[in-house]
Amino acid sequence: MLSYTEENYLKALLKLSFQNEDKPEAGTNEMAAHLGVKPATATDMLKKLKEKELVNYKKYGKILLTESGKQQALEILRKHRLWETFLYDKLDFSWDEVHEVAEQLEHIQSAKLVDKLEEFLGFPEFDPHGDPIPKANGDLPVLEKILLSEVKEGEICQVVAVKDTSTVFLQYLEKLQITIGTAIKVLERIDFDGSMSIQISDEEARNVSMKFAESLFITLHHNICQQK
Amino acid sequence: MLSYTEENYLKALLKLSFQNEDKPEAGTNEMAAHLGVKPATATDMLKKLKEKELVNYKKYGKILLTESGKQQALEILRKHRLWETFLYDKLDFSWDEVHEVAEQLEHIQSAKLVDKLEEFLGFPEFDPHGDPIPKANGDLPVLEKILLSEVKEGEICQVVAVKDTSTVFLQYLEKLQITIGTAIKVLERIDFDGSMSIQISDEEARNVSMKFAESLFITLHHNICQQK
DNA sequence: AACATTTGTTAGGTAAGTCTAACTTTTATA
DNA sequence: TATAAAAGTTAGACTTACCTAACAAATGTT
Ligand SMILES: [Mn+2]
Ligand SMILES: [Mn+2]
Ligand SMILES: [Mn+2]
Ligand SMILES: [Mn+2]
Repeated sequence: MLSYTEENYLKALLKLSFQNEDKPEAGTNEMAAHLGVKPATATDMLKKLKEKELVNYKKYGKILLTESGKQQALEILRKHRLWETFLYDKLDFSWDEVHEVAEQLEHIQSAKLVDKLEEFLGFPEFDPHGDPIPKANGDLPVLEKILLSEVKEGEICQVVAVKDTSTVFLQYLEKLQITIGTAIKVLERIDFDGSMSIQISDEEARNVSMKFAESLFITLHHNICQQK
Repeated sequence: MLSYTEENYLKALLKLSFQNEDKPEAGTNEMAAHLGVKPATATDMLKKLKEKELVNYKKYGKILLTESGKQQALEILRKHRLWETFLYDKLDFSWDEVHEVAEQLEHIQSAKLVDKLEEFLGFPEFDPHGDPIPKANGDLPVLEKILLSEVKEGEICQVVAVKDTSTVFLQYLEKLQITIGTAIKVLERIDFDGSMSIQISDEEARNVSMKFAESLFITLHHNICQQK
């Protein structure tokens, strides 16, 4: 049985491995930063996780999840995203409130609870942020998504996920009335600074920065599973 | 903010204070036994809780919750019983499975979560064991209940709660098909050993021991809030 | 190749929560 | 009331997860 803290390290490593798409590995400092601890602390924990054969790691080398570590990390991510869906769908939490509470709920130990919760929610495939919810066997539903910044002029797309999950960004989205499923039409791309003029739903045109366009995942196919 | 462990000590003290009805106080050994730790450990924690003014305690003396400690303990009990109700009502957990998971869920920190959960469950007053769920302000719903052993011959009563919450007892109840709300008629009381002959719902007569009759709370009025 | 910067490790220390073993105080009983 | 038993405390030690400060290895830059 893993401790609360060990679980957080595994989940951090899984998330970093998603980010560094090419090579699913991470460094000590990167891990530490992600978890809000000092590098020395991460080194200690990594040695412990290596002992338990949850990560592959040697001194001064890169860190990689073992198969066992990956499965456990996926299970935690599964719980996190199911709980986020519960809070959003059933308890009327808003988009930017669910994460903090799910960070706690993801550590509840009960296989039955997770499976019953999934059933109660109707076997959702994506969480309120549009991220895929791992299945009980570890499979990840996939959704073809690209960044808003990659969309050509004149095309219409639909928001499926956020790349940046910071509260400031989520609140900015709320202000813009952008949520999972919102339709966006790219009116004009400004080469000068990477910004673009977009139309949100049926509202008036609006300019967004390159940073913004690179923080939002969309799909060109209108086939996503609406969250609400 | 209290730690997971501190919360468990406060809740234990509240439970013991319910048990020792006359004087709502407890001893160090009693606390330790209830929490599954050694008395020395309890002494340490009690000193810490005293520092935080959550308990009244002095060396070799009895332990009592302060008003602040009691409020916090009630809040934890509230969460525990709401979660038990959620697991039972919404996720089809059985009577004897809910407690273990609620022990973990009761420590989730989010005022909004508790209140939304209560609303989602329809403001239940009693948990699946028939125990009252503290309101947000700390008030406890009351239900006039007596032990099955106190019921006179010929009277019909209705199960409202269990005094013994051990798994063996709960499973025995399940076998007898006794649940919250089950009607029981006392057919005969045997003075010799305190056992009694009872009729459960509309089934055939059955003998139960004094120990059994003293472990089950019932109400003579048929006005309880059915759990399911 | 030499040096500077970044990255990662080690050593030593702290706080929370637990333990055992030895001790003290209170309570019960002969 | 003297003594035995029960209840409670203290001292010292362990584990987990964290820190700072000093050090070592790897990497990047002239
Ligand atoms: Mn999240
Ligand atoms: Mn999410
Ligand atoms: Mn319970
Ligand atoms: Mn209960």
